[in-house]
Amino acid sequence: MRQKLEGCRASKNRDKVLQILEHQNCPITTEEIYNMAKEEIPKISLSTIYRIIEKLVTLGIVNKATTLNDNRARYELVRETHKHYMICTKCHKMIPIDCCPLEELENKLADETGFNITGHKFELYGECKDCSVKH
Amino acid sequence: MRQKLEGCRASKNRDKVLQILEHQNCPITTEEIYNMAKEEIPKISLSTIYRIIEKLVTLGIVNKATTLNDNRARYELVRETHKHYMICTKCHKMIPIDCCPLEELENKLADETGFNITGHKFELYGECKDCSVKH
DNA sequence: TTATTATTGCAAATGATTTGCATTTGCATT
DNA sequence: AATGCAAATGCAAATCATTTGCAATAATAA
Repeated sequence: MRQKLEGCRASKNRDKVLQILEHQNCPITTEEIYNMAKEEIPKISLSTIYRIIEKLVTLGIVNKATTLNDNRARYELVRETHKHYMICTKCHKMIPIDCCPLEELENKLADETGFNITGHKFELYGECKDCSVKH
Repeated sequence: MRQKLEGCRASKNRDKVLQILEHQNCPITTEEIYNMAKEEIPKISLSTIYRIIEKLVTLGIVNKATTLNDNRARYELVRETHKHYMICTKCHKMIPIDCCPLEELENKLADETGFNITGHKFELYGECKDCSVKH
């Protein structure tokens, strides 16, 4: 991650965003990042968050996870082992699951179609335990 | 599909939207639907498309596929056998693939986690043949 | 120290989607 | 066929996430 930042200047804001992302186990919105960052850097601006995130995505450090049906993007650090999630359609909670049955399939499909596969998305939707209980 | 529409009134606009969707093999945007519909119903309004789509999604007739990173939703008819797609990150072309390795996995995960799974998303990203050729 | 340019904050712009409201229209009941 | 009611519609305006212009600030190289 560090090495990818070469060419960039030091930035307290960017460090803070990275630190926040490191502590998440699920993707979060720019607004969530903004609110957390503001606690320590009160004058930080939302557009700065967007710009930092954009750069981190470009550098391959952060992953954009546009999936919930609430029209807002969510972001997470790219890690060695990527994760998939179960997403509650009621409360939008994202619950990491630790399997990815797709590696071998990717190769098979790439061979068959000539499509140069660089990534994939796999998500499950439904109701989490909490929301099922609540009726 | 028909049966799900009971309680709704007849609507030329809705019929047209359904007819358009029936002829697609990939999800399309509201704007695309709008442009196609306008050819035969010139005074139809974009917000009507949105409202029709919203209703069809609520009725379970249409599926919202928010996935491309271009910040616009895409819609497709819910069919007996759902599809998955390979999506070109360059030209945004969506190429249907005909396998879905997830059914058994869904059951396994549902058992293990108590999550009531109602759906899933599986998409592959990369470069399609055309875009690979173009350099 | 100075020049260069990335980074930032703020306000305004953008663009997809949603909503308010008055009008039209489908359909059930006279 | 006439009437009433609510769904469906068109249009314009509002909303909301995201992007952008611009001037000010700050990191780094010379």
